[in-house]
Parts: sequence; structure tokens; C-alpha cells
Amino acid sequence: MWTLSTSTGSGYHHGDLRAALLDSALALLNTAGPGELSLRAVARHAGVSPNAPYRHYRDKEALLAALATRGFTELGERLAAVAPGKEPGAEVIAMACAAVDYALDHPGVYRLMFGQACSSHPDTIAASDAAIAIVAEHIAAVAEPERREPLRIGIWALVHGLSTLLLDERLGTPTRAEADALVDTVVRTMLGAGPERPDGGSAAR
Amino acid sequence: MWTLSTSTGSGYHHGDLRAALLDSALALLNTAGPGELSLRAVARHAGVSPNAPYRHYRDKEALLAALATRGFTELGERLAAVAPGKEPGAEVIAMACAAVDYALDHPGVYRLMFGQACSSHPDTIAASDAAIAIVAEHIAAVAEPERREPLRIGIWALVHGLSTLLLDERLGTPTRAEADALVDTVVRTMLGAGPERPDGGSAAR
DNA sequence: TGTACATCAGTGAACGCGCGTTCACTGATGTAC
DNA sequence: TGTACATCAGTGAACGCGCGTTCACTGATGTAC
Repeated sequence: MWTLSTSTGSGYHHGDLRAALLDSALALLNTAGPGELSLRAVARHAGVSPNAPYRHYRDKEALLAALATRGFTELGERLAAVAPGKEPGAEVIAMACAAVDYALDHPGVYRLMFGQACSSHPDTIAASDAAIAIVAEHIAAVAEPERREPLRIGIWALVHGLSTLLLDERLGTPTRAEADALVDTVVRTMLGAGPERPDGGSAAR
Repeated sequence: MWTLSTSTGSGYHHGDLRAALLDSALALLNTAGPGELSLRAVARHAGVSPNAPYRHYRDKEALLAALATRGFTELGERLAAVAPGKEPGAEVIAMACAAVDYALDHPGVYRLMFGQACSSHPDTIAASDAAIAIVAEHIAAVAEPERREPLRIGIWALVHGLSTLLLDERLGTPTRAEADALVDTVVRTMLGAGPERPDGGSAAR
């Protein structure tokens, strides 16, 4: 049985090239940025001839869009998985940290997701909107109505800014733990929460 | 008199190719992102043969580094030009807006400045540090010492995030005036200032 | 002032490269009888 | 159960392209005498 070939199964000639190509692209993207990524290199990495990808993706752009879509879906899952904190403000801070963590875990995909290239594909946009909605939902629970929209955008921008500055090594070259601590401190400070966190302690707003 | 050929003068064969190439690169960069920019295209735009640039820049990277350096210098000038507001917090907000404005005025160069490519060249780093120092200086006048560092990074990240989200049309496609208003509101909200600004009015912290 | 010469900014042709994509194909898999 | 056939995932060669960079050169400018 072979329905529409998602990442399950390992059947035919290669197995599941469609998924393998996505994995290869992800791996290569974490080495060089999108734009430097070539379809031929993806095929090479998957151990397949340069034109094999065309069996599964209409062109290079389609493969990148699929990868970006997967990225937004995974990011959304991480955001949704943030455990509800004791105080509502703590959740927002945890989500901010989770988002930066995602960027640090998948630098290449993150750059692709927020780059210029992939704003077009409808699937990607849908996945992106879903991730944003999760954040918006949590903010709605924390802030009075007229501050929600600017807060949502501001937090999104803060997180995105921290992610890209860290990825591009504009904030030095901290270890992962140092980066996490930095993000926590910066987000708490910006949101007006106490600068320290004696374990689950004093939260925002 | 021809000292070391900065952007002055219009003398020899072309005039001042060194500066003209920078201008061409800037113009092209605002159309396509860095990475898509080719040295040949820059030469073409400047009306010159493909190898003429090598007379003035060692290679493509050197030209991009020079452009990024110029970008950071101009950004620094804008930041330094922010008129002192009545209240100290207002200055920081004005600088944030000025920085986003710079990004919107020079999308291509901005992307180059903060992209992965140009973190290496010493001149670029120096110009970048100078711009950051200006912001740090103003923040020092506003916040108590232990909050300065996270505030500096947070504001930098917020501004950078807003800039890139706007440039990549992740916040819709606002007009310039709408974008300016959005930035003002978001920055004020994030910094805990009043959401409205009845002209030079209620400022931050 | 006039001429020979040095300088050096820009030219034109060429190199080798990797790219995205298309073409006709091959060969393994599954299916009908 | 065995055989002919359809399907379709992947191959190998080739296309035209623009790229960064190097080479030997040309021709305008400035300078020494």
C-alpha cells in the first residue's frame, strides 16, 4: 500500500525519497544558508541522481516550501507543548525561549522559514499562521485587549531578533546554556518581569 | 590630486569607479538579496567590464564588506542624529524608530549588514561596534546598571526583529507611515511606556 | 613648449565550475489473465 | 502458478546559463627632460 507517500514506509527503489530529500535538505541547510543550497547537492546527499528529485517535487522552490512548512509545523508543536506555568506571564516567557531554542536547533531551516524566498506557498503560510496563532492565544490570556496586538508583534519581533542575532553570531559565541540564560534574562527584562528567576518564581506583568 | 580615491572627485577614465561600484551594488541589493548579488551584475550596472572591479576590490567579498561598513557608518550617523528628547526614555524609542527606518530605506544593505556573510572583515566589525555603542550610551542614561546589558540586547533584538519582519513582509504590507506608527506603538508597548504619544508626550520608564 | 616615457584604469577573451532543468532511457515492482 | 504487460522511480547524458576570476592587452593620463 502506497497511498500518497508521506514520510512513512520504505518500499520501492530508494525507499522513501520524498522524505529523504527533505532530510538531506535540512542537513545541508544547517551547514550553508538557503540560497547557497542547490538541488543537486540535496540529491547528492541523498545518494541519488541530480534529477531524481523532480519525481517528487515540481522544482527546487517546491522542495524548499515543503521544508519550510515542516519547520513551521514543528515550531508550532514546540510552542503548543509549553507546559502551563504557575503564573500566566511565565508561559509567554517560556514560549519565547522555546522559539529561540527551535532556531538554535535548526539554524538553516529557521533562516529559510523567515527568509524572503518562501513567503509565497499557501501551505507554508498556513503553517506559519498556525504557529503565530498559538502565541497570540497565550498573550490574550495575559494582557488587556488594547495591548495584545503590539505585544504579540513585539514579542514575535524580539524572539526573531534574538534568534537571528544568535545564529549570525552577533551576540558573541555563547554556549547553548549561556544562550538560553541570555534569552531568558533579556525577555524577562523587556517584559518588565524581575531579572532573576529563583525557580518558577516572580513572573511578568 | 588623487590621494587614495574615496568617493570624491571625478578624474580618470571612469571618474570614481570605486564609489560607483558601491552605489551600483547598493542599488542592486535593494532589488535582490545578497547572495543573489553577482560581481558581474554590479560591473554591468556601473557600465564597466566584468573585471574592472578587481582594480578596486580584491574580490567580491571585499566589495560587500566595504558596502556593509558604509551601511553601519550611515546607521550610526542616523542614531547619533536623534535629537535629545524632553524625557530620556523618548530618545531610546526615537533611536529604535530611526534604526527601523534605516532598514526600510536600505533593505538590501541592511540584510547584508546583518547577514552571515560579512561578520569577518575588521572594518565592518568596527563600524558595527560603533553603532551599537551609540545605543548603549543612551540606554545607560535611562536604566539602572544591572538592567542595561539585557535592555541593550533586547532593544537591539526588538529593532532587528521588527526590521527583518517588515522587510520580509511578515507583518503584512503596510505603507511607510503605517510601518512607522506600528514600530512606535510596538516599541512603546514593549518598553512599558504609554501606548499613545500626544506629540512628544508621555515617555518611557 | 614638445616629445618620450611610465603609470595604471579599464577592456575583451577565455578558463573551469556548478547550477536548474529536460530528454530519452532502464529496470524493478506490481497486476491481469 | 506462470507469463506478458503497465507502471513509475530513478539513471545518465546533455542543454544553456551566469558566475568568479585570470590573462595579456590597450589607451588615456600625467611626468621628466
